[in-house]
Amino acid sequence: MDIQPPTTIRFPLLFDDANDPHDLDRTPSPCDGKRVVAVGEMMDFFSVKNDSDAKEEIDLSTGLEPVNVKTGLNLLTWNTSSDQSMVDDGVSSDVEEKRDMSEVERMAILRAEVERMGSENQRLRDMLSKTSADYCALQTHMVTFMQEHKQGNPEDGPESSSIRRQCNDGKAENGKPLIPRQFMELGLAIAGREAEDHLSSPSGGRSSDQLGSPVKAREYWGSRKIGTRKISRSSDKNQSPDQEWLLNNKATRLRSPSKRGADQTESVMRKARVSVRAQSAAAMITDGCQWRKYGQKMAKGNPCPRAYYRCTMAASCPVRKQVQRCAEDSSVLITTYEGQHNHPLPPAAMAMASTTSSAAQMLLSGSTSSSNRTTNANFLSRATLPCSSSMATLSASSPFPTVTLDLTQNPVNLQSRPFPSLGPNFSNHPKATAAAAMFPRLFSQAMHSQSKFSGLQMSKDISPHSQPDEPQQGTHNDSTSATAAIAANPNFTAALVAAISSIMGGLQESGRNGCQNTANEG
DNA sequence: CGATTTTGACCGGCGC
DNA sequence: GCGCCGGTCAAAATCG
Repeated sequence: MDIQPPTTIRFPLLFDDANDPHDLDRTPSPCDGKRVVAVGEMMDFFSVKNDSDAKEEIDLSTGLEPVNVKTGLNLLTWNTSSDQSMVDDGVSSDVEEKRDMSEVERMAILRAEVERMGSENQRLRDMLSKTSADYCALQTHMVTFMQEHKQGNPEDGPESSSIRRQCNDGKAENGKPLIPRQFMELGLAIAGREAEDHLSSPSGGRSSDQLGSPVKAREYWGSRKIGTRKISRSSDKNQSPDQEWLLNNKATRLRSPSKRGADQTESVMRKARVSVRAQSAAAMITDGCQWRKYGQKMAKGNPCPRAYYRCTMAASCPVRKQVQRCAEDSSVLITTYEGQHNHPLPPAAMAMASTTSSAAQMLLSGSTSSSNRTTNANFLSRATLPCSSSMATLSASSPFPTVTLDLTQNPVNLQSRPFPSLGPNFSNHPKATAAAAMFPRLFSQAMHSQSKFSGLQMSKDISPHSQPDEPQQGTHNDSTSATAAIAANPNFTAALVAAISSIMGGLQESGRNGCQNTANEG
């Protein structure tokens, strides 16, 4: 039996190098001369996957199917050579006898190893039970908290009741232990809804099909140059569809603070920001989207300029981002995203987009309930993520609710490494458990950024629409992008859960149809 | 020559 | 009302 050398899923890490046209440093600034060498490297996260896994891999879109998930233990290979010796053709020699003896010894060693793994398996299974219980407790607490503040928000109904129902049982309806996925779905679901609304609204007159291509986006932005400002500022009449989104954005900004209600959700959603702090020499993290720079300003208190970009993948896409180096440490790049994409995203962009979407929704989940901004602020101010206060925080003090992911506390380890099994520190940390339950994406980011989680298979479905010939964002790598991508991808979290479940072996037989993971819907 | 970036001007919000 | 500041625009400059 030939054992295929494991193939790997490689994550392109893209650093825009000094020649990048987006490079902020082209503008003379006090940051000049502080560039460090950009690191480019393909991260080899999942080296335990082989080709056959294409058929066996966990179907993260339809549920946790812990069938034949590779554990990295290479269990199928240890008896191969002995099998061969047992069916030997009979032509024996001293050398072969010695080899047989050594193989018997190896068998004994491996058996001992299997026994050890079995006990470890049992230990991990117990941990999973405890983790599930903790998760349910936390989620119930969260739902209760949200209900107290929402008071009849229709969004809250079925989802939360389902959560409660599942948690009350300690299991999903099909008997499986509850898998933390509701929060993953939430952001995507809302984001999708908003995208639909946008596309179906008059302001979303251009469909993504019409504007999905970069070429058309460029045409759009080119055409927008004609008189946009005058129209937007002189009169709201005779707006072209192209300009309407801009006006909507302005209207959102100009909306009276007293005007709250049904549209507050959308307003907050649009204003919610996700800020990513990362050590990077690159001028801009490559997140898979296409951006066009539309401005640059010196911000108060920071010698480095702040650059403004807007998404150009669709004409009416309201997403913008600001890129600025940290005032205290110019090696830290701060990228702030705002808005929701209203167009199909390339696989490379899905991760960051879903992160921003989820983060925005996370903010929303604490802000839609009450029309009282004070309540929202209280919620946000208390919402420091359990995983690490320095790594991911919510802020209500800034003009817009902002989630900050700080990757600078534990710099991303760029070393490619083989994938053993789950890292030793995984799952036995109460805070980590709680964090994973509450905020799967952030948790997975924490896992990665702390380099404590080093292995499990990721489904190739991480990029469900990926195309083999799609350029992997050039030759420069970007740890920030990859980290964000991993952190953001619901499949990663689901794969994490699936792998644990699979390794523990406790989920296969208890019904597979119920607790379906829909994390990568949409 | 079209696409993209640069950069000074402009606008609105906000605090005083 | 004034000035500061963040954000945006759009003509000019630059790039490929």
